[in-house]
Amino acid sequence: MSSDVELNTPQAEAVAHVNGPLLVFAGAGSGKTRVITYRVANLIAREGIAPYRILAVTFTNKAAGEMKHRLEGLAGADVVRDLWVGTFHATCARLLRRHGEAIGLARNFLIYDTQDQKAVVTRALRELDLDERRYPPRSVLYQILKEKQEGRGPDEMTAESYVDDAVIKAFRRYEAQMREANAVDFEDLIGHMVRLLERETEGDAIRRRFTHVLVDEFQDTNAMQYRLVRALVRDHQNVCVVGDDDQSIYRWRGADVRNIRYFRRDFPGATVVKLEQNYRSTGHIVRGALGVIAPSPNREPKELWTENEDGPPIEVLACADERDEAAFVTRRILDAREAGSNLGEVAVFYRVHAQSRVLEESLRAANLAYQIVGGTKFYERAEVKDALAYLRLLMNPRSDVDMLRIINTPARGIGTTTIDRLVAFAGSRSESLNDALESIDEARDIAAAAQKRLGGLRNLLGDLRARMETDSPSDVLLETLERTGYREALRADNTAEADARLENLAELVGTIRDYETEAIAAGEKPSLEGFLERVSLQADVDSMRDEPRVTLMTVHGAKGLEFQHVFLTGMEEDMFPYKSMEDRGEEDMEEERRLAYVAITRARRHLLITHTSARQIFGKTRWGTPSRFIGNLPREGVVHKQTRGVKNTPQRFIDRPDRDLQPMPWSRRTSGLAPSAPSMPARPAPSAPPGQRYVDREFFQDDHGGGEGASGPIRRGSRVHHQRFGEGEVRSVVNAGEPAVIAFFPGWGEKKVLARFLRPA
DNA sequence: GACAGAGGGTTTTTT
DNA sequence: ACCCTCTGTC
Repeated sequence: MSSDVELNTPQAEAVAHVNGPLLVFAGAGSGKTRVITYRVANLIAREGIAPYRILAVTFTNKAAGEMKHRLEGLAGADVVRDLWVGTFHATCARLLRRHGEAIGLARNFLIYDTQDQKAVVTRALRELDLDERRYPPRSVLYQILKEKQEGRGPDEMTAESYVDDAVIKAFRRYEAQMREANAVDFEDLIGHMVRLLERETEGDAIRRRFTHVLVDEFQDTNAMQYRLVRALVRDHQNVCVVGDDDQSIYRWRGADVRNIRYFRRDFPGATVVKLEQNYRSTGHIVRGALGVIAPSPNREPKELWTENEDGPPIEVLACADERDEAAFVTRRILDAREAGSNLGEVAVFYRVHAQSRVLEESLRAANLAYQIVGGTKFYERAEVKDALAYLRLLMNPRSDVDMLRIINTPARGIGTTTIDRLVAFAGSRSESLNDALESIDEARDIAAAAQKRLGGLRNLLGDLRARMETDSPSDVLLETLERTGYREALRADNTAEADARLENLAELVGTIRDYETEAIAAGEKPSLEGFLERVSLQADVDSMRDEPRVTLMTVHGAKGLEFQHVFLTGMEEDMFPYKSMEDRGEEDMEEERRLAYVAITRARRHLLITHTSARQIFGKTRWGTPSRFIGNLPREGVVHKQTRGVKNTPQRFIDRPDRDLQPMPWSRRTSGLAPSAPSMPARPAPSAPPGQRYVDREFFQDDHGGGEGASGPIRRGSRVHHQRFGEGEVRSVVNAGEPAVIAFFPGWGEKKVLARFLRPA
């Protein structure tokens, strides 16, 4: 990064821009955060814009926190306090608490997380008597959320949406139950906000409040978020969006990269700035990344460059299997530590979590401190959810999901029969479970003993609710844990797991205390509402690390981070790009490519990419060939090697290793100018037709496995044999620049394959 | 109501 | 291979 006061020309242009739409393409490592913070500081200091009139929106709390932190250094803490910096969801929640009543949203609404949402769907499906096997709650919820992300309700389905009436019914019930519970999901936060903005009075009030709006990671916005931004800046168009279409990796959760690509169309006259100078990585890494992203179609034209030195070459390492891979990654980390590297500067990436275990075992065996990013989040743990369910129920008695969660937790003799009857009783009176509890003596279907136990719960909740008026939030939680017997039940359990749960609860109490301290410092009265809001919109608590550790994470988790040493593992076809059960389209493939680009651009200086010949995953062996993305790396600045464990290279090529590593035969003689593996096709020209890439892929896989040219005539109906797919039948003969066929292979389906990789069966 | 065993499903993650 | 969920038994 250049020194702290200097900005390069495009950076300076983005910073100095004040009014009208501004689109900033921020390449990886191009000093984006710096530009954003300088720009906000400039608006305040030079242009005299009041901080409370500036809204900066991010996607994660972490990004919002970082932005605030950086701004504090630039503009001072009192300025930052007045700025609106937050995630889409947090910002909407904040505004909806103030103005939501206009659209029928009570002030104390709860935000249901994915688990809660699933519980609502499950209940809806049961009430509709729908088979959970045919309609898995998970999948129904997914379909519902997809619709909501596009801004559609159950009565606004499009023709292309599902034909399934049952899902629509479930959707309708889901929405009704959310409304009855005074709860919203994450999509509602955005959707309600858009609806509010569409109302004259309230909408104008909010619009007038913010004169300058900034959106970070704009390529991650979904349809509704984009609509929200447009509605918000409708009158003044003072909107600055920052992002990188090459780093769009969240299509599968609704993000639409076209939002950034078409911004210019929707905001005519927008100023466009491209930040292309990379300050993070070595020349070899920047050019390696460029090689991988270049074949991506429809990119906004731009080219990352750097003045940094070339640095060491990128290494591509062929390994025998995942254990071999883990062993070499571990060895290299030990070497790096030996050479003085800080373990906090080392990261190991993989495509899917399932790859982490072997790496973890290897690191543990070598006594290397590591941390795994991902996995079960603090706020998703059962005991934390239970405790929070009590608190949420105290605050919003109508929240049935929370009532059902704690009604018999800890066990208090309220079994499924009683619960079913209570639910039916509440349903017959069209009221919430809590209301039903209030008049439980009138429930004729419920046995006297059960009524008594339910009455006990009602009284308990009443007592705790009264506490809420007088006690601090943390005291309410402690009181709840004691009075409900939750803590006692765990103490009695006396297992290591119960101990861990108790610790988590203690941690939760600590989190509330932190919140209380912060609230008081900010001049606010700590409240249960305030705390619960924070929790709902935060996925995890930041864990402070005392000791530097190696970081293990998925490539998705790595976005936005950078490391001196990056190990990118599992770069095989079907692992990365990942091959899922369902067939994936060209767009999914392009997202995989962008994901690979993201991975590479995380590295500052050292990048080691590994692939294996065989890998155990999900209980099966996958035979791997190097990822097509490896084939897209430039020849220069990349060296290919293999471990001694790799068997498929003839022995004569294996030279004396410097210890464990072999240079690949084709890169032995030369260093920098070594051609990449002969199995790797030259990078396809960006203009290559889509079909060409597909053929490349086949070429790639087969040649590596030592495929043979075909002999004899191949025509429709011919039986052919393919190295990878086995025996199949030719369905049609096509031209892909050279003879190719579409053939059906049992277990693989129809594949397009070059004829020279087939032999007659 | 606790627990064992079967069964199903497995990319990626935030809010 | 592994993990979560559901179901049936005691």
